[in-house]
Amino acid sequence: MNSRTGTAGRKSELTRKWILDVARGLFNDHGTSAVSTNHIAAGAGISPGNLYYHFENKKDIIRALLAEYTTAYEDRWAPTADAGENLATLRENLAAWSELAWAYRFFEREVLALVRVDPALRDSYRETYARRVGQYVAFGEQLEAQGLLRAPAPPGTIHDLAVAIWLIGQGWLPFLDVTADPRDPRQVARGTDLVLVALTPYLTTKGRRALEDVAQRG
Amino acid sequence: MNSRTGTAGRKSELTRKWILDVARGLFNDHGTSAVSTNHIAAGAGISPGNLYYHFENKKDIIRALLAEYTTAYEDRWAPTADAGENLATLRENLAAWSELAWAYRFFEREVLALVRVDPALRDSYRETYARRVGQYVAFGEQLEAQGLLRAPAPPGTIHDLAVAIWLIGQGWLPFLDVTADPRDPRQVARGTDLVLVALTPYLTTKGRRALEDVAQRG
DNA sequence: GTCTATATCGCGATAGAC
DNA sequence: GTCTATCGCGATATAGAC
Repeated sequence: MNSRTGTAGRKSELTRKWILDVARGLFNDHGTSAVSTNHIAAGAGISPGNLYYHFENKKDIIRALLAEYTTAYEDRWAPTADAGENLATLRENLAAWSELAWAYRFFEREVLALVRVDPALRDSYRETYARRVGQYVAFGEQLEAQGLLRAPAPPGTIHDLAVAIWLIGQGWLPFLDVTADPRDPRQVARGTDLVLVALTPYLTTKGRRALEDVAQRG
Repeated sequence: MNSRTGTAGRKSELTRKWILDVARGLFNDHGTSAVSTNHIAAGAGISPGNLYYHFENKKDIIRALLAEYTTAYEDRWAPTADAGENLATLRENLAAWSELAWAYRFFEREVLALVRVDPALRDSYRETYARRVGQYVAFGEQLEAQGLLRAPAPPGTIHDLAVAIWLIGQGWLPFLDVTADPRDPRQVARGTDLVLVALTPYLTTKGRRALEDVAQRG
C-alpha cells in the first residue's frame, strides 16, 4: 500500500518470491486446502506475521501464483507467424509446456474449484482461457490458409477443436498424477499423444508430414 | 459396525440418504472445503452428533457420494452390443450423462484434488476410470469391426482416443461452470460438440450417417 | 437413532516490540 | 522487514443423556 518501490523494495521482493516458491511446493504436494498460512511460514522459515506483511491472505498468494504461471507461459510462447514451423515444433512445445505445468500442477488440479470461490481469480482465468483458445484458433486458421488442414471443416469446427484440445491439455497432467507416475518421461510423451489424437485427423498429408518432421530429425 | 441390518435399519438408511442429498447440494454450491460437517448437519436439520452417528467424517461422506455416482452411472449405461445403434443414440446419451454429471458436479470439479488426499477414494476412482475407458475402447473396436471407423488407425489410436474423450467428458462441465452458464441447454449441446469434434473425423461416411440419424429424426 | 454439551485443536489474522 | 504473542473463531469429534 504505502510502498514506494525504490531500491528499498529489493529485500521485500526476495522474501515475497521465496514465500511463493515454498507455497507452490506445498500446494503441489498437499493441495491448497491442506496447507495453511502457518505451514507456509514454517516451511519458509519465517514468522506468520512476516508472511502477512507480504500477503493479505492465502487467496492473495494463490492469485500471485496464477499471475506467475501465466507470465511464465506467455514469456515462453510468444505466438509466431508460420504455422508450418509451429507444427514441426509442436511436440517439443508440448513437452516444454508440460514442464511448466508440472511446476504449477496444483493449479491444473484445482483451478476450477479455486475460481469458484475467488471472483478475482476467476476473472484472470477466464481472460487467460480466452486469449489462449484465441491463439489456438488463430493457429488453426493459419493451418487452413496454408493447406495443412483438411478442407471441408464446417464452421465452428476449428473453435470446437481448440476448446477440446484446451480441455485435454488442462486435464491430462493431473490425470496422470492419479493414474500413473507423471514424472515418467514416457507418460509425458503420452500426454502429447492425447493432444495429437484429436488434432492429427484434421491435418492434410502435408500437414502430417510437417508434424512428423521433427520425429525424423530427433 | 455392530448393525445387524434388519428391519431396524430402515430409518437409518433414510437419514443417511438425506444427509448425502444435503451434502451433495452444499458441495455443489460451495465446494467441499467450504462445507463443514456442521453445515451439513444444519442443512439437514439434524444435530452434528447425529451426523457422526451415520458417517465417520467428511471423507466418509464424500466416498459414499462417489459410490452413489458410480452406481447411478452404471445402472443407466449397461453396455450394449450394437455399436451402430450406440452411434445413433450417442447424442442423447451424452445429454443424459450431462444431467447426471450436473447432479454431482462438485465431483467433476474436484476429483483430482480429492483423490490425492484420500487413498480409498483414489482406488475407486482408478477402478472406475479403467472400466469406463475399457468400455470406450470396446465401443471403438465394435465400430471398427462394423466398418464404421476409418481404416488405417495405428495401434493404440483407439485407446488414446478413448482417453482423450474421457478427458473432454471430465473437463467440459466444470469448465462451462466457469466460462458460461452450464444450465443453458445450448451450452450442454456444446459439450456434446466437443466430444464429437474428437470422434467424428475417425468415422467413415457410414458411421457419420449413423451418428446423424437421430438429428434427422429429432 | 437422536440430541445437547463440550473438549481439543489449529487456522486466520492482528498488535506491538524490535 | 521481521519477530513474538495472542485473540477469536469455527471445525472435527466424542461423551453421555434421552
